[in-house]
Amino acid sequence: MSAVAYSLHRPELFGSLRRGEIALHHAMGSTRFFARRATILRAGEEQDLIYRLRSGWVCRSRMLADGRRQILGVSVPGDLVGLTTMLFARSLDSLTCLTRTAVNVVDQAQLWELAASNPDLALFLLFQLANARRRQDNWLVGLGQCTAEERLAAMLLDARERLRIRGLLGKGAFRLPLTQQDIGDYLGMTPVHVNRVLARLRRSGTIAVKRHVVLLRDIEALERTASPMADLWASEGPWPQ
Amino acid sequence: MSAVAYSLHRPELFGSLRRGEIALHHAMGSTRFFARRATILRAGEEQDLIYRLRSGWVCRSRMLADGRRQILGVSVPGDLVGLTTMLFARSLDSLTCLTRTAVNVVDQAQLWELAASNPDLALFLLFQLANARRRQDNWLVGLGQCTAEERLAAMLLDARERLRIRGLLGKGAFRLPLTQQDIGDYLGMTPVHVNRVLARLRRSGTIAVKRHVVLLRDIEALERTASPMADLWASEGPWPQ
DNA sequence: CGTCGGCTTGAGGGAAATCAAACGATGTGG
DNA sequence: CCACATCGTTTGATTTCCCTCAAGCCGACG
Repeated sequence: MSAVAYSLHRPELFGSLRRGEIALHHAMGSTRFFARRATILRAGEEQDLIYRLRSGWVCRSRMLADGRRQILGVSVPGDLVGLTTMLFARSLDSLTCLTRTAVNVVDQAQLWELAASNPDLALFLLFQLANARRRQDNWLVGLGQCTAEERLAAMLLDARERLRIRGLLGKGAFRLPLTQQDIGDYLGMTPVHVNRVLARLRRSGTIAVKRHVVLLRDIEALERTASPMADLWASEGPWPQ
Repeated sequence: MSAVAYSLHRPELFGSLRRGEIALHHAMGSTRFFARRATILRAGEEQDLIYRLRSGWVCRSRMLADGRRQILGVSVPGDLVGLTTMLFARSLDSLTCLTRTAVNVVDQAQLWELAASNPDLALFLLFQLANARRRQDNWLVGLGQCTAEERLAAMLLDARERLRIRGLLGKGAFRLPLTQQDIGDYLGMTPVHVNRVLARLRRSGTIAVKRHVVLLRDIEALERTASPMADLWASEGPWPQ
């Protein structure tokens, strides 16, 4: 798995990417805190800030006039959030905190300036966007072609893998701070149906869930179920771990 | 509508973007031709080329092991294709021609070189990626939350708008070179159901379709139907027209 | 102790899938 | 020029996955 993901990338860019990541790390400014369910950025609002998630989970979502909501992405600590505000002054999406959250902030104008003089940083930003796009492709496949069960299995494996990459995966269970409503809005199904699929997985002994803490008991079975979306949870970093 | 899309962007970048686009235009090299249904790039293959579509339509798709296929995007003349091969040596998607096609080619290494010394070009590439991402967000909303009818209406309006921006929209009808199978793979439904929804729209006098030529008779009605995905077909260019 | 947010479970309905067959164009070769 | 195969569309009958509506439950918290 890791080997496949590895060979996806252009090894000649590794060094540059790593330097770019470090440069960004140094550019990050003051820290801000948000409560659970707080909105970092409302859809349609102007915004000049780019965030880096230090702790907590955030989701990017879009609300329809009739109340339907689609969660477009979920971010875990270490992720860059709101990068597109460098190019679009207004966002069409909202950023909402799924948990209490701490973020580092940097102004987009300042980031432009840095990136202009630091090709490594520019490359890193480009890479972030390309990576986000690849992730979205995978979700498009899921939403367009996969059953509720396949999507749910894929989401669980994806969450696990992303936490693992960030070194946030304890041994065994991990915390997944999404309500079943959130999961539904993420995977394009009703919360009721999320519950039923979860119940099925629980009864079959594949997973155990309790108070937002998830234990994947039978990862093989999950991978078999989610196999149509296998690209999703393949390692996403440019470098092997 | 145009006003909304306009205010989305950062006006201070317009000049730079336009210069970047021109630079890219000049960088494009030789022309290649492909037949209908030809594969420009197979999933998993290594690739060092970036394409600019001169004429014809191309789609980017992903095939699942069991035969299901999701079309991730459709490109019309003028669009840049395969940009992510700059960052990922291998593509997970295939590029297939929906019609006879002519493309301009440029090597990714060469493009890197140019972009390194030309910030306008680099910005333009970044912008392309960000824009693609925004488009995908819209489709995610569609696939996750919208009914077959809403998605189909949105697709028709989107196709029209994109052709219009490129100056390829005659008055009245336009050619949409997707089979109902393709449309189904794009919108996440079966070709049979595509046919039924099309038939419904035809009977209600909203559209007329014949041999891949589409006439939108009642655009207002379509816009009402597709309103949950309204952001999609809003003008996507960085500059007003 | 009551209330509130989130989870669970049941009954019934509806949108879209599946299966199946016929039809219409287009092209091809005898 | 007609048989014939191919590709795409159209339509019908049936099934299934998921949604809707509704009610009860559980734990947290003031």
